[in-house]
Amino acid sequence: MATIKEISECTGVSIATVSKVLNDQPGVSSETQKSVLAAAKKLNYRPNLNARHLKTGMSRTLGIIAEDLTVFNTPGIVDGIGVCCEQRNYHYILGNLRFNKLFGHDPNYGRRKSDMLTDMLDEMLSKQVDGIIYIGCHSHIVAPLQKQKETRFVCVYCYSEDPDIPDVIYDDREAARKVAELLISKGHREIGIIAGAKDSYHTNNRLLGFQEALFDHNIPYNPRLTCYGAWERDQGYEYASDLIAAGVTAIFAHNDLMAIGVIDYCNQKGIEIGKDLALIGFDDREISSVCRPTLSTVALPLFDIGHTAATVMMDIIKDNQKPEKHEFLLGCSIVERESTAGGIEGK
Amino acid sequence: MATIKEISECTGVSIATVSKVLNDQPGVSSETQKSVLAAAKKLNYRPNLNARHLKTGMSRTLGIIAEDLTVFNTPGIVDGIGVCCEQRNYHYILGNLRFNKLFGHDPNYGRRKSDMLTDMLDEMLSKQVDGIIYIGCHSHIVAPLQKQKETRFVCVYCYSEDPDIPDVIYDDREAARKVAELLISKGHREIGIIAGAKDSYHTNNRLLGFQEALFDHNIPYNPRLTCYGAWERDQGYEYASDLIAAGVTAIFAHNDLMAIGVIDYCNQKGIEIGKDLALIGFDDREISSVCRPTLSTVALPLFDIGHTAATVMMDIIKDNQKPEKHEFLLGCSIVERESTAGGIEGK
DNA sequence: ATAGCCATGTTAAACGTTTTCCCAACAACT
DNA sequence: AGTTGTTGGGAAAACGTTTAACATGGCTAT
Repeated sequence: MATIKEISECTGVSIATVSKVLNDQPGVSSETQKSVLAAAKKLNYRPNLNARHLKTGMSRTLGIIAEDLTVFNTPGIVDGIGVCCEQRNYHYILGNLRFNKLFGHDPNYGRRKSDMLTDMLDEMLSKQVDGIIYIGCHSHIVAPLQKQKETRFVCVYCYSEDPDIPDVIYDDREAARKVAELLISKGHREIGIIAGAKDSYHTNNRLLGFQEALFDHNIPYNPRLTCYGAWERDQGYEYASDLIAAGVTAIFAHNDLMAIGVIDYCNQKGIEIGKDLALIGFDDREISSVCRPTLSTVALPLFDIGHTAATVMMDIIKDNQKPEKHEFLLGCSIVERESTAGGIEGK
Repeated sequence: MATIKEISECTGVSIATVSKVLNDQPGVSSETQKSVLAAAKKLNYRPNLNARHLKTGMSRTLGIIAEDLTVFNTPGIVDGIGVCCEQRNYHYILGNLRFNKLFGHDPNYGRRKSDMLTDMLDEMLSKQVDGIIYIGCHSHIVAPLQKQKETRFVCVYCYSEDPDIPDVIYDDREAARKVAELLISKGHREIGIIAGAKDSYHTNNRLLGFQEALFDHNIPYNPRLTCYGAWERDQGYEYASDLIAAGVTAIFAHNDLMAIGVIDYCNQKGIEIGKDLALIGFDDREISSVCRPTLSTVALPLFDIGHTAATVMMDIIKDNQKPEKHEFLLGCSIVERESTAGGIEGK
C-alpha cells in the first residue's frame, strides 16, 4: 500500500534518495538511511514489483512451463528450481499445461498442444520473464518458439534437439552402469533386462550403459536376456516368466511398475525375491518402498535437475550468451532395499 | 517487444484508441479497429502486464501458497485452481514453502515457519495479487496475517479457525458415512476401524459419520472395534491382528498406508482380502491401485477443492465482501477395487 | 583565493499502460 | 439558424518505480 512517495513525505527526503536507500545504492548518509528504513518499516512499505519491472525491463523472474504438474517428478524439479531462485534472489512463475488431462469441461479441451504452449509462453513473456524452463517431452514444439518469440529456453527432462537450447537431463547410461555394477558385485552373471520401449532413448542409453559394465567385467552380453516392454506392469509379469525360465539370477527392470510385475510373478510362484532372484527397478516411485518385498531402484536427481536448470538459465541471462555446454547430465543414485538384499555366494 | 505506441505510429491513430481496441471498448469504428488489430498482429504485439497492472492496480492474479508442492495432493488442487483461472480469465502465481524439506543447504534452513510464510506473502502482495489461496495445515499462522497485511485469504485443506477466512475442505463425515453404507450394503455388521490420530478432526469427523450410518441401519456402534493409529503402516498391521481376533468381517482404515498394513498382515496369515475380509482405505494414493489385492479407498475431490477455492476467492474479489458461507464442504467418492469385491452373503 | 573534488541530495524523464475529459464533426431536431 | 445529441477520436495525467544528470556545500590542495 505505502509507496516511496509516502516515505519521502514522511522523512522529508526526495523519492530518489528513498529509492537509493531501498536498493542499497551508495551516496546516502547513514543518518538518512536509517530514517528512511525506519519510515519504510513504520509504513509497512512493500515495493510495487510491477512498477519496478516496468521501469527496469527485467523481472528477475523465470517462467516454468510444465506439461503436467501432477506427474510424479515435476514437483521435485520445481522444488529444485525454487531453491535456486531463492539463493540467487530470483522468482519464478509456474504454468501448468495439463497435457493429457483435458476433459470436456476444460477450456483447453480439443486445442492443439502447440497452441496451448504458445499461449502460455505469450502470457509469461507478457509478464516480462527473463527466460523459460520447459519441463516435458515436447521439445520439438518448443524449439521453433525460441527464435520466433525471441526468448530463451532451457529444456528439462528431454533432449532439446536444438543446439541453441541447453537441456538438463539425468544420465541413463551411467545409472544403468551403476545398476550392473551393483548386481555384478553381488555375484550375478546371468542378468535379465526388462527394458522400456524399443525406440526410446532412455531404453537405448540404459542398455548401452549396462553393456559397458558387463564388458568391463568380462561378462558377455546375451541379447536373449533383454526383453522390450512398454513400461507397463503386465510386461514385467510376463517377461519375468521368460527370463527366470532362461536361468537369470537377477533382473533389471527399466521402471518400477514393470518391476512390480516381476514381484507379482515371483510372489505367485513362490520365488523369493532378494534371495532366489535379485530385482532392481527405475524411478524410485513411492510404490517401490511400499511393495513387498521393498524394491531396490534408481532414484532420479529431481532436485538437482531443477537446481541445475535454473542455474544454467540464470547464467545465460547474466552473460547473455549460450552456456559452454549444451547438455547437462546429472547422476542418479541407487536406493538399495530388500529386493537386492542377498548375494548368490551361497550357490 | 512491440508497444501500443508502435502500433499507434504504424496505424496513425492515437495510443488511446489503440488501447480501446485492444480492450474491446466501444467508441471505435470498425475500420480503425481492423487496422489496429492487423498492426498488432503484424508487430507481434504482446501487452506488458507490468504496465497494465501498475496502472489498474489490479492484476487478476491469485497467489497460491503451498506448504509442500511434492505432497501428493497439492498438485491436484493446483490443477483445479488453474482451470478455474483459465475459465474466468485469471492468472495465478504459485509459492512453495517446502516446509519439512529444508536441509542445510537451503536458504531457509532454520527459519521460523511464520517468517517464511510472511516473506512469501509479502512477495506476492508486491506483485499485487488480488488474493491468496493457502494450501496447508498452518492456518493459525495465516489468520493473523489477513488483517495485518490487508489482504484476503481462502484456506484449503484445513479449518481456518477464523470466521473471516473461508475454508474449502472435503467432507470427512460424509465420506465415512459412504464407507459405512457400502460395507453395510455388503452385509457387514461387525466392522473394525483403524482410525487416525486421536486428536485429529479428520479422525473425529470420520468416526461421527461412520456412527451415523450405523445408527441409520440399527447397528450398534462398538467402541472396542475402533483403534487409534498414527497414520503409519505398522499400526495397520498391528491392529488388524486385534480386530480380526475380535471377529470383524470388514475394516475401514483411515488412510491407505494403514490399510496396506492390514494387507501385509492378511497376506502373511493367509486371510483372503475381498473374501474373508473386506477392507477400505482413505486417500486414493497411487499405492492403492498397485498393491495386491488392489485396495478400495476414498478418493479426495482434489480438483474440485482447487476449483471451488478459486471460485470463492474470485467472488470475494468481485463483490469485495465475505461469501455467504464460511465453510465449503466437498464430497468424496469411493473407488471400489478388489479389497471390497465380495459380500458376506455366503456365510 | 581558486580550482577541483567528494559526499549527499534533488529534478525530471522514462517505462507501457489505462482512463478521464475534452473536441470535432455531423445529423436531427425545433 | 440554433440547439441538442451522437459518434469517433485525441491529449494528457496517472500508476510507482529507477536513473541519468545536475546542484549544493563543504573540504583539500595548490
